[in-house]
Order: sequence, then C-alpha cells, then structure tokens
Amino acid sequence: MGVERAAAGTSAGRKQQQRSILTQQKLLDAAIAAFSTNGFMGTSTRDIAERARVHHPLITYHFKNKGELWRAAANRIFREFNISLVKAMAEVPEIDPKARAEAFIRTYVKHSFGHPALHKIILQESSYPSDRLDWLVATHLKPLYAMVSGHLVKLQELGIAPPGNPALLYNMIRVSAGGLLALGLEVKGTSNINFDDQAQRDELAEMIIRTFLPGNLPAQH
Amino acid sequence: MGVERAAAGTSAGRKQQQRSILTQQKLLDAAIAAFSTNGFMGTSTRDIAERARVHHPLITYHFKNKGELWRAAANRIFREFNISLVKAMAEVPEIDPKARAEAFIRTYVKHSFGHPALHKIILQESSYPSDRLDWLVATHLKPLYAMVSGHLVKLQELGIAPPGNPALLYNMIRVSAGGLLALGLEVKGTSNINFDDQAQRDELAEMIIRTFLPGNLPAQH
DNA sequence: CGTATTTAGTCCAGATTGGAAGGATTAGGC
DNA sequence: GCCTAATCCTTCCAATCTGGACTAAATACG
Repeated sequence: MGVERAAAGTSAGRKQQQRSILTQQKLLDAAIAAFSTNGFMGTSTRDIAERARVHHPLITYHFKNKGELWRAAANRIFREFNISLVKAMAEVPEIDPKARAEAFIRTYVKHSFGHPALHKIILQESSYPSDRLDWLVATHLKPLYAMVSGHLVKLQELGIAPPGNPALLYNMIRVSAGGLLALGLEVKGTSNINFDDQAQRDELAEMIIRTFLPGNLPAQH
Repeated sequence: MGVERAAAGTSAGRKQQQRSILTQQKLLDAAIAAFSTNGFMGTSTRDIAERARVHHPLITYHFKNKGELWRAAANRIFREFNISLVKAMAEVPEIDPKARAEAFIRTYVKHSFGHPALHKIILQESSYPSDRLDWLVATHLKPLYAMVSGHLVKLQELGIAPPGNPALLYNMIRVSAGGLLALGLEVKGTSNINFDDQAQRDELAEMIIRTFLPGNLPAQH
C-alpha cells in the first residue's frame, strides 16, 4: 500500500532511495494542497511541481500521470483520517454509544481542521460527474458510511439522535463539520467566526454534539 | 440594477432591443451553470458562450469582460433568492417566530434545489481568497446574515433553537441545506438518497427543522 | 566502484485563453 | 419605408499553458 512508484516494474532490483520517497512526499503534499483548492481540472502538474519545489517531469516518473497522482493523494488523505479515527475510538469504552458518537464527532471536527483537504477534495469532485468521484465513493466514502450507519441507527433508537432518515442525518453532521470548514474564508468574512482560533473549533464540535445528539442515555438498571 | 449593458455609455440613444436582453439572459443562464460547476477560473468565456449558443465575443459586448459577467450572474442568483424569500415570509404571521423560522428553512431548502448555483458559487469562491469572494461577502452574504441574525438569537432565547454561538448555528443550518445539495452527486453514490425525488427534499427540510428548532413556543397567557 | 535509481534539462505539438477589430445584419424611431 | 444606432457574426491574434516524452547528468546504494 501507500505510495507506489509507477515506473517500470523493477521489483527485483535495488530498494527505493531515501530522496525518492522524500520527493514523493513533497509531491503528495503539494498535490493535496493544489487539488483541494483548485480541483483536478483546475490544477496543472506544473503548479503541483512548483509547490513541491520539484521539477515537473518527476511527476511522470513517480506517479505515471496526473490521474494517478490524484488518486495517491486521495488515498493518503483518507488513510490518515482512518488512522485518526481508529486511534480515537480505541480510547472510548465500547459499551457507551453516546460517548463513542461524541468522540467520533470530536475527532472528525479536529481532524478536519488539521487536514482540510479531506472535505475540500470531496466538494471539488462532487461538482460534476467523473470517474474520480465514482472511485472516491466506492473506495472511501461508501465504506465509511457503511461503518457508521449501524451505530447511527442505534443512537436514533435510543432516542439520543433525532429520528428520520439516517443517511440524511449522517450527511448533515458531516457537512456541519466539513462544509463549514470548506466555507472557512466566507464564514470569516460574513460573521465573527474565525476557525484559526482553537476555542472556536472546540465550540463547533460541542455545538454539533449538542444539536445532533440532544438525547441522553436511558437510565440503566 | 439588474443586467446592465457595459458597452459604451450611450444613455441618450435608443432603448435596448428585445434580442439584446434575450442574449443577455441566455449568457447569464449559461454563466451561472458554468461558474457553479467549474468555478471562475475553471470556466472559459468560450464555454459559456457555447452553452448559451452565442458567439463568444458577445460576452465582451454585453458584459465588458469575464469578471463583470460573473458579477452579473451572482447578482441574479441572489436577487432571485431574495424574491423567493420575501414572498414566502409575507405569508407567515409576524408574531409567530417559530413558524417564521420554519418557513424560512423550507423556502431556503426549496429554493436551493431549484437554484443549486446559490450554494455552488459560494463554495467555489470560498476555496481560495479573491476579490470576488470579498465582493460576494460584502454585497450579499453579510447583509443576509445581518437580516437573520437577530431572529436567530431570539429563537435561542425562547428555547426553540439550541444555545451557542448564533453565527455557528446559522452556518450549520445553511450548510445542512446547501452543502448537502452541493454534495448531491456524492450523497447519491454513498447512500440511498436521491435529491431528484421531491419527497426526499421535503424530508430534508423537515429534518433540518426538527434538528435545529427542536423546542416549542412557550405557552402564551 | 559500478550500476540502477533518481533527477535535471529540453522540447514538443496542440489546445486554450481573453480579448480586439471590422464588416454584416437587424430592429427601432421617424 | 427609410435611416441609423444597436446588435451580432467572423476572423484573428499573441500569449500562455497543457500533459507528457526524451536524453543526459547526477546521485546513492550494494
């Protein structure tokens, strides 16, 4: 997994050099930044190379072409997100569904701010049909929803989350965190909110929890 | 107001011809469609002209340049939205704040689906700083928020809307409607939701109301 | 030290860009 | 029904950018 060199299949030869994986990292960082602000079509390989301070034909060398680079970038974004998620969820007791949901939301919000590309890429690709969107949905988005869906329904049954179509609810929560982030610049201009401020980020997380998980766990006995 | 011909200032001459305003309309429609899916930079004037089935130099003639065309498009989007809003609010009794808020949300959702560009344009422009974003915020977004803000605080005081920073709440509501719409293609792929279905749109509106306006009006006496 | 891997440097053929210029056409006012 | 301003069509351009191919130099690994 991870970053794979796309050059000729020389699996028997020497091992990958250090500087190679370094430039790959630089290219991925740059690609994520560029793609998430300008979209796939709006980004040129030259722009990416420039951001990475690397000569642009190296993209071809390391990633075969622009499309593969995009996919590698998306993979990294979601891999990192999944790691965050797994780590956070491991710290919460299995038996308390509300606490788990809260931890999920806090992690989601926190990670989103640290890695805005997570949402921006999705938004960019959602604006028109493409193979990339199909791939994104099939590879990353659908599995994520599948993982969360069951828990969400359970929260609704317990009266913790508001009733209604769970898919709608899931997406409302998602955009409340990620969509707001994507609108960061606009929100900053329109109201007095500035998500550079850690306190305001925390406030958003708590607000989402308060709004979407208003109920309490029924008393045990 | 409205569409203004940007050609040489011949205010004393004849009046605007019918076919002129027709092509302007066609260009505006096409511009809105193009800009909202591909963003300002990702859209070429030729693309717009092609969609409008009009020769591309006519853009220069009617709107001076690409930037002015974008502004005219944005103006039309928001003008139409405001008209929808005013019309809907006129039908709700002034004294019932919850009913007014519900009507606002229903109108917002309904209009968003009929005119997806309203949100897509904002999202497109929010992804990086630009004069266009500044203009959008100052001209349309900030006034809208200023109009709503007071009412929202009142709803919170009445216990109808959840407590917390009203600006955050406002934006959460906004993206729950518009952001979901912008993600339409993705949501369709990920879950079983299809916003082409009127019933699912209504369900979204009701869900937003249920979630963001959970409280009831205190009994009068 | 040799060799496979990685990088630098060049080049390309084509497409696209926003916009200018000038002649043809149409419609509105008289 | 004409005359003229308003509108439209056609053509052109110069600049820039596109993704990617190709070769030679440089570098690090074994």
